[in-house]
Amino acid sequence: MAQVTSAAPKVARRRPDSTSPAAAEEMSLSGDIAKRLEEEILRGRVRPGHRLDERELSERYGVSRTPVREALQRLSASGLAVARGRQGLQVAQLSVADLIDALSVVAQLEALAASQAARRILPEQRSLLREAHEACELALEKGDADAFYDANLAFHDVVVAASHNRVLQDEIRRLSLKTAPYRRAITFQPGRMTGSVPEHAEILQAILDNDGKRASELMSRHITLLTEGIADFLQFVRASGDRVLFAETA
Amino acid sequence: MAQVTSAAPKVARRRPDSTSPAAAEEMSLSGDIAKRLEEEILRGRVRPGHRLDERELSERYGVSRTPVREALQRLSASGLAVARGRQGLQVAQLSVADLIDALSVVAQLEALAASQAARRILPEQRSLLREAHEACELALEKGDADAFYDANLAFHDVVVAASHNRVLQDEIRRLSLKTAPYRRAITFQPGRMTGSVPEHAEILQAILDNDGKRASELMSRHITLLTEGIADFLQFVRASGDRVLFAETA
DNA sequence: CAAGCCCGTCTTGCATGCAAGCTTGCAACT
DNA sequence: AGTTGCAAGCTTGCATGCAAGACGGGCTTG
Repeated sequence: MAQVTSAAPKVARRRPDSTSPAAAEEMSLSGDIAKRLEEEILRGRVRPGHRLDERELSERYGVSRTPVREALQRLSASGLAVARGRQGLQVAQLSVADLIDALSVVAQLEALAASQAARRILPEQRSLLREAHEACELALEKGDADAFYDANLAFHDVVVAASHNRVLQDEIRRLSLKTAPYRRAITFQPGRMTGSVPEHAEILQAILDNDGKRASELMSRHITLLTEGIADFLQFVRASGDRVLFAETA
Repeated sequence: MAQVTSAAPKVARRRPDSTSPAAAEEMSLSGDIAKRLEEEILRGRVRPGHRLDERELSERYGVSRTPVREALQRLSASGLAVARGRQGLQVAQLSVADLIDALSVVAQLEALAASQAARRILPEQRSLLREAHEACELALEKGDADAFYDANLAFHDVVVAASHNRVLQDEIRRLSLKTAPYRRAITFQPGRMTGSVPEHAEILQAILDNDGKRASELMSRHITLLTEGIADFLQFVRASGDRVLFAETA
């Protein structure tokens, strides 16, 4: 009889905890949570195969299960999480074949981005691109793999932004999230950082020269080399599990 | 006071209506509804700008608002629908610039699909591809634009399927849904059907010959021509609204 | 007569309750 | 001892209730 008369909906509206830095710009809890989950995946805090528990997340973020469920639906629609029958969702786990396929798609899309960026880049973005490249160089000199990972992301982000193609931007973002955990592992491979910087330099030059065709080819090759790096990377993980990478739960 | 004692959850679980042909394979209502909505968008039954009302949909499908909401979240995550502040969602409306951008992405992705299909196609898919092409020819002869639209979709679907690249398949599906309403309009333009068939024939041949590079170039050009068709199409809609196509609600 | 304000209504967003299904651990049986 | 049945719990999936914005209409006022 309780909820009919009073229903006592807890309290006005308790913000999750407001101590977190990323808050204060979202208006819907579900969107907020979706963003946070994406961020955690991108940053490698949750790994592929990780089980996403509704109640745990709702408690962690201090909201009810409904917005959490809606956020999970969004991740699922983006392909970032996969439903496992009636038994909840888990962060998408790519097989080796899927990963290679995904990277071929990323290569193709980033090639288009580079091509369009070469034609559409704005003056201020030229500066940003140079700066991002220099940050990569700096991280390489220092041998700081974490910094390089971030600087590398920034470089690619600027290229994509300079394409001024929102649709392309969305697609690349989605795929980048899916492949981020694996790309991260590859970035940390010995030779990759050293190899990337001169490739970036060429791409940078081609874009600054407004040479779309060349930028496209270089970028495609750049990502393809990344793919080849996987072959090397696989030598490491071959021991553990054959079909699936990062099988932490299984 | 009623729901405390009985709570009367309607009935056991009433399937939406079970008369529909596509039912009987989904296990979650939200996923089911998401598929139906996608289908309606693809088929052109709901047009860009259409307001998606939770209650209306829940009544139409005979379920509560929760699964409907979850389905809408998925569409929103896919970019098929956009949230309009606190005022619900509407089917994504592409500006002219966005549409052109989206088609350039589709072109790039379908080119990759054609390339990989040329290398990976299976024997039975060769037959399917031929059949799909013949269906296009038949529809052209009959001058049946609706049939051609479907046959054309089928042809491209087979190419994508033959790429055996699930990631690519997902991405193309998503983008195809977004651009479907506009592609549909273009397909119905006078010359497009006639022009498409010989292009398909060349693509078909290149794939059957396992010539990935040529298939890729042909497919890219094929879609690009579609894009150019937009310029013509725009002559028609220029009168109504400038930035947005199909602005039915505004 | 026009413009602005206020209030009613409608719709979304979130919380919570309830039912069904998967999982798991125990126990009984072969 | 191994296997199979079963039951309890835990988790998801859906329904519903309630509160907070957003829109619209009508009224008032300059």
